[in-house]
Amino acid sequence: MNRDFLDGLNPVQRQAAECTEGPVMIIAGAGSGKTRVLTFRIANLLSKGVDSFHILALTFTNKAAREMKERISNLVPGTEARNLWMGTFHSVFARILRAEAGLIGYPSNFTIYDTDDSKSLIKTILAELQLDDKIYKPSLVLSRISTAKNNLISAREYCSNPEILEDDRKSAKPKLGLIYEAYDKRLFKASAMDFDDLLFKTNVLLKQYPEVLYKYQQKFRYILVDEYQDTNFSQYLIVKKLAAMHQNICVVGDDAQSIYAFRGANIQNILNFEKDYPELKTFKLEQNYRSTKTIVQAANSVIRHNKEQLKKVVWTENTTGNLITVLKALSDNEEGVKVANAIFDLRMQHQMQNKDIAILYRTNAQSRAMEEALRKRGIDYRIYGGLSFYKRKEIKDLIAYFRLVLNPNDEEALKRVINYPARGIGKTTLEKITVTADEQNKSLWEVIEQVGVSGILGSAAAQKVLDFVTMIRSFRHGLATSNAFDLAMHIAKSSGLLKDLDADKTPEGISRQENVKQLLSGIKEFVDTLPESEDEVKERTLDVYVQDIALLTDSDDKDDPNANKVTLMTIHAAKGLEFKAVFVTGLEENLFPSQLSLNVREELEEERRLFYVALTRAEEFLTLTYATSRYKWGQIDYCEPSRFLQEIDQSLLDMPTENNGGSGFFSFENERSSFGSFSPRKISGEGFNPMRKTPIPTASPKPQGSFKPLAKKPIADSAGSSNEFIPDNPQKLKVGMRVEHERFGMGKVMVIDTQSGDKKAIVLFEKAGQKQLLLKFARLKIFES
DNA sequence: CTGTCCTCACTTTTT
DNA sequence: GTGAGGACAG
Repeated sequence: MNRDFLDGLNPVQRQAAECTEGPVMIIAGAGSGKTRVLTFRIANLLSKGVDSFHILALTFTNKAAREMKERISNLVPGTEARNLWMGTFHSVFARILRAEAGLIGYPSNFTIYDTDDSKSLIKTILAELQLDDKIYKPSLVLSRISTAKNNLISAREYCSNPEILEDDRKSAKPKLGLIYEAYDKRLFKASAMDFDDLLFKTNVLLKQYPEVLYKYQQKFRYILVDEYQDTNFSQYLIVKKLAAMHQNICVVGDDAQSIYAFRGANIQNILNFEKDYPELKTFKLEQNYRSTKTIVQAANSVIRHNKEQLKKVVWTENTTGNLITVLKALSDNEEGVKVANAIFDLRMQHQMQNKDIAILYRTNAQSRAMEEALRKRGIDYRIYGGLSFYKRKEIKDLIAYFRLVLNPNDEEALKRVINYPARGIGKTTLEKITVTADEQNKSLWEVIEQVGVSGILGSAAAQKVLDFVTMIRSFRHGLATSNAFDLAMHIAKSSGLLKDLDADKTPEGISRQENVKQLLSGIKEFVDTLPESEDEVKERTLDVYVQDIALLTDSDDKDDPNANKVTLMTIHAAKGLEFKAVFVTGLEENLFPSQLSLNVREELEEERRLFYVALTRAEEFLTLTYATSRYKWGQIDYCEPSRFLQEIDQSLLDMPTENNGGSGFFSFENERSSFGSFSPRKISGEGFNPMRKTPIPTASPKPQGSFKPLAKKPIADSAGSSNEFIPDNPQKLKVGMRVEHERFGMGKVMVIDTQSGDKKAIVLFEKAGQKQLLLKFARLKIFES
């Protein structure tokens, strides 16, 4: 078959694409054509005659998988690229688990709980165990359980591990193990799995059933993993096991772009790869094809501040391009206005279109001010993330009906709809049902099915419950007789959900109706589309539609790719994407880097990698913005520019010239957090180190006690700021001196503290009162001794 | 049992 | 500023 398409690669890329046998690791710098190599590699396999059923490719999003499939079938027409096993870890292994579910005691139509379902279940359990949800915050409990699962620690192992128990006792949460156990039991009883279970149970399956492992080892003769730096231990082990037979394993990653450690991703997986496969061939893709020299250099100058990284030099032959613009605003709203204006200019002066432009931010909450400014300017935009479509209440309600119909044991779905729309089944009734279920070790559904004979409810309440049971059963009947759309529509109508929404004529109510209509027409579309691949020749029934809906995210919506709109998203969501012009907004201390990351070097380094990812999304124009004040929780919060701004090679920046009040850029003050903020993290966060349990040797660096001093570059005085404001050497500062601070004005040094590495002073200012300052940031000017 | 009003916690990032 | 959940009256 024709393999001329490989000519489109540079020599290293081509080697990486052609070296198809044996273990391969591709370290790919930002913009170095990583996806291209993966695509060509798979296309190459197909053109060599490898059957598409034998290839497994794990991507980070479903969207990435879809796009890659498309490109592959363009490169090698005629081959069944559609039959490739390609998707996220979660969706691929959900599929395998459904096929093998019986072996681990699950029905194949098990429900996948999303984060909301999991939290709600945890709340229920807390109430039953009479534990305080202020101490055992559901989100914290869930993340603890999630960490355990991602490190393959079962509830039983959790409860019998003395170190973990000791950690939990120390952090005054001794019941965590108990909650974990109850949670897992309830999931099982509901025939449900949470996100982490999809990986955990896959591991269980492959471990307990060697013949199943063998089957999939034989099937997947070629395995490829994208974004390998963001895999966790559980994922690592699945891949390792599956690849053990043929050893045709290719992982692609960039340690500099690892941004998911917070959910268990482990850079060690890259480093360990060499140990696992001594035969490994490594390819480094270092030439960047995406961005201008300026942008590449800026990104390099930032990432250099990280201690932990693989050696890699990203370079480019692209033009130098424009300087990176830095915009300062006085408020978050003004930041939005400035960005909107700049977008307007880009379109006017550089013939940019909306779709060439992205606005990136650290937290979803920041989108609000941006949206408002764009709307006022009449600039079309599309927001990704935030409140995902599938997370809206009305959507979840309808889907809960679907879920319950497919899997009546689904406890969260049942609780959600048993009294919505209101049908007189209230708290007390539900309480009785729950208690009975617990006593008899049954699911809620099993209890309500027998409510007529068990006599646990009064006759009026029992009748209402039985009516509900009858209704769900009749829906269930439709599963075999109707297609997905007809049944969905029938459910929406007969349940009374549509009527209930229809009664609400407020603008919000109307928008809810429209969302539900949109969901229904999505199902219609699903019914009308032909099956995409041979092993997908299943019926277009509702169960097929609903099964993996929890795994869908906003960016998986395949809506109007041609729409000419500015993209708004978090930096996390922007991973893997590129735009001609990028705005990175909210570059302020405590926001980016996040306040929560400041105390631990590893976490700060992750923030820095995130910044690196943000910068490298840009092809031609890059603009960095920050505001000096911002609304947080409805209150104004004053902010300092992010340290990341200082870390960029200053000669690459086009600094603000007006409105800048001298070099306010580098003044720094530690108003609210006082000295404590630079001390090492509290014990509670550090103790639980699940990696101890794992067979993988890890260097597991502890959070460091002393903080790495920030790079101190003299200011590139491009802003023409006042010459008088040269920082005095902090060493000269003594108690009693009169000093001037850029923002606080004149003051007197009261105390100097040299104890904790970072030299600090307490200064009593005439106007601003007493402040604690870190001298290396404060730039105090000495007036008289 | 239902609906409304009030309080409070909330912001990292996502499959 | 907002959304979820609790308290209370009908």
